[in-house]
Amino acid sequence: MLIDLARTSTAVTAGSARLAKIAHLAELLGRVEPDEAEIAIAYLSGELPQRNVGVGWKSLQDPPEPRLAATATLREVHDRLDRVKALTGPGSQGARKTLLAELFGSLTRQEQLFLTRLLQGELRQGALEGVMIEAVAKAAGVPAAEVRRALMLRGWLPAVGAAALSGGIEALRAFHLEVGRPVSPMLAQSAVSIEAAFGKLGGPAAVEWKLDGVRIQAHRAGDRVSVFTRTLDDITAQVPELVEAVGALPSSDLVLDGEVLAMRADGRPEPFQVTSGRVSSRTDVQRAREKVPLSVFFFDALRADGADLLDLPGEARHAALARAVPPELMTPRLVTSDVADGEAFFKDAVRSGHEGVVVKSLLTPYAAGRRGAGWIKVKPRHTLDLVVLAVEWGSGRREGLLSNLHLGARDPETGGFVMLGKTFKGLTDELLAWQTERLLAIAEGPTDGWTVTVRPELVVEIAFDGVQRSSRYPGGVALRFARVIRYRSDKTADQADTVEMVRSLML
DNA sequence: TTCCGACAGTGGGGTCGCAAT
DNA sequence: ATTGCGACCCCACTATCGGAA
Repeated sequence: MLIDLARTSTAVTAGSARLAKIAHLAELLGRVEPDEAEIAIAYLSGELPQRNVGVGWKSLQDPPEPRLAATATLREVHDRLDRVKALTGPGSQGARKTLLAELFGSLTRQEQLFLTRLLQGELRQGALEGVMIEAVAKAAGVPAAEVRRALMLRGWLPAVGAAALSGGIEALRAFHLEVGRPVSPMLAQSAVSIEAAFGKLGGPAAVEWKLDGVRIQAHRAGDRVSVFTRTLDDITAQVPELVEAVGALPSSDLVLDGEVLAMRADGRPEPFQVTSGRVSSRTDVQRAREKVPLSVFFFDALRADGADLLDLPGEARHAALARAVPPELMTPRLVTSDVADGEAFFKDAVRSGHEGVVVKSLLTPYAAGRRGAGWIKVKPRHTLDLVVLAVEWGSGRREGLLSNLHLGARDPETGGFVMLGKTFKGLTDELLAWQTERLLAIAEGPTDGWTVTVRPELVVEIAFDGVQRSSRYPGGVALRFARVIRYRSDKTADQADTVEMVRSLML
C-alpha cells in the first residue's frame, strides 16, 4: 500500500541517524510484495519507475480534499502515473489535470504529501539512493558492496534491489556489463590547484584537458552504436557525428567514456550554451548538425579488446583506449609526476579556451556512479566584489533564513547596479544567521513575501567559473556557478566591481 | 579519539520541446 | 508569435553520520 511507504518515509524523515533510516527502509522492504519491490525501492529513494511523468510543481499546486481512509496500492498509483505520462497532444494538459486530480483525490493527506514530494523530486527524507543501497543490503542479507557492484553495472537501483530481495547474492552476481546498456559514469572530485590535486593522489598522474561540453558514453555492439548522457538518457539520435565516428572504429565491441562539444573553425571550443543547445536539439538534427557540428573526445574505455575493463587500473584502461581510438579522438593528456609540468599543461588548456584539467590516478579502477578519489578536477577561479540587491527566504533546512542572494555589479553610467545572477552557495550556518539579521536591518522597498529587497550597501566577494550571455538579466551577462567567498565589510558599495569589468571577461 | 569518505540538501543559468494563450 | 512548464545539460558548496585510522 502507498500508505506503508508514506509512513516509512515519515519515520525516515523524523530522525537524523542514518542507521535508523536504513532500519526503517529495510523493514519496509522486508514485507513488500515481490512484484511491487521495484516500485517501492524507486519511490523510497526519490525515483519514479517511469523516470519522469511530465508533472512538476505547478501541476501539484492545489490538490483536492484528501480521503480519510488509505486504500491505494502501489500498483494502482504506478499505473495511473503511466496513464498521466502517456497523455500528449492538444487538450492533454486538461486531461492530465483531471487524471491527477482523480489520483490525488483517492489519497489521504499523508499519501498526498509523500506523492507530491516524490513527483517534485524533493523527498527531503535524508535518504536517497546511497541510503537505499544499505537498506537493500540489510533486507536481502547481502553485503552492500555486492549491491553497489550490481548497481554500477545495471545503473538502476530498483531493478538491482528487487533482484537482491528475490534472488539474493546469486541474483546480484548475475549482473554484468552489457554493451548497449549504460553504466553510471565516474565523476571527479575537485581541488583548488594542480599542486593540491597531485598532493591528494601522490606519485605520477595523468593530467587531461577538461572540455566544457556534454559527458557521453558510447556503446558499440557490432554495427549498433548507442550514446548516453551522464544521467543515462539515450541521445543516440541527437549526435549522428558521434555514431558515425564510433561506427568507423576498427573494433565493434566497445564502451567508451568521453565528452562531446561544438568546436569553432579556429580550433577553439564554442561556449557551453552552444554545445548544450545543439545536443538538446531533437526536431531537425540534420539542420542543427549543419549549423553546429559536434566533435567528440574520449578519455576512458570501459570495454575494449573483447574484455570488461572497469576493474583495471586507469593506465591500463587508457592503453586499451589508445589501441581502439585514433589520437585525434582522444582528450589531450600528459602523464607526469612533476607539478610544474602539470601546471603548464593546465595553463595551456585554459589558454586554448577549455575549462581546466582533470588530474587522474594511474592506478584506480573505474568507480562507476561515484565521485571517485582517483579523478580530481582543477579549474581557474575568478572573483568579483558585488553588491547584494535583494535576498530570498530559504526552504527546507534554511527555512526562516535569508538564503539566496541577488548580486549586482556597479554601473558607473547610471550610478545604479546591474543584476548578474543569484547564489546560495558557500554559506555556513553561521554566515546564514549573520546575513539574515544584517539584511533584514537594511530591508527597503518592495517585498513579495519571498524576496526581500535591501538597500544596496553590502559588498560580498563572489567566486565564479566564467560569464555567459544572458537574456534573463538586464546587463546581458550572467555569472556561471557563482558562490560566496566572504562578506567585504571593509568595502562600501561604491567600491564594488563594475559591469564593464564583468563584460570584459566574456571575450 | 580524531579524521575523512560518502551523501543529502539547497538551490544556480541555459536550452529545447510542447501545449496553451 | 509568445509564454509557461517540465526535463535535463552544466554545476559548488556545507553539514552530517559513521566507519576508518
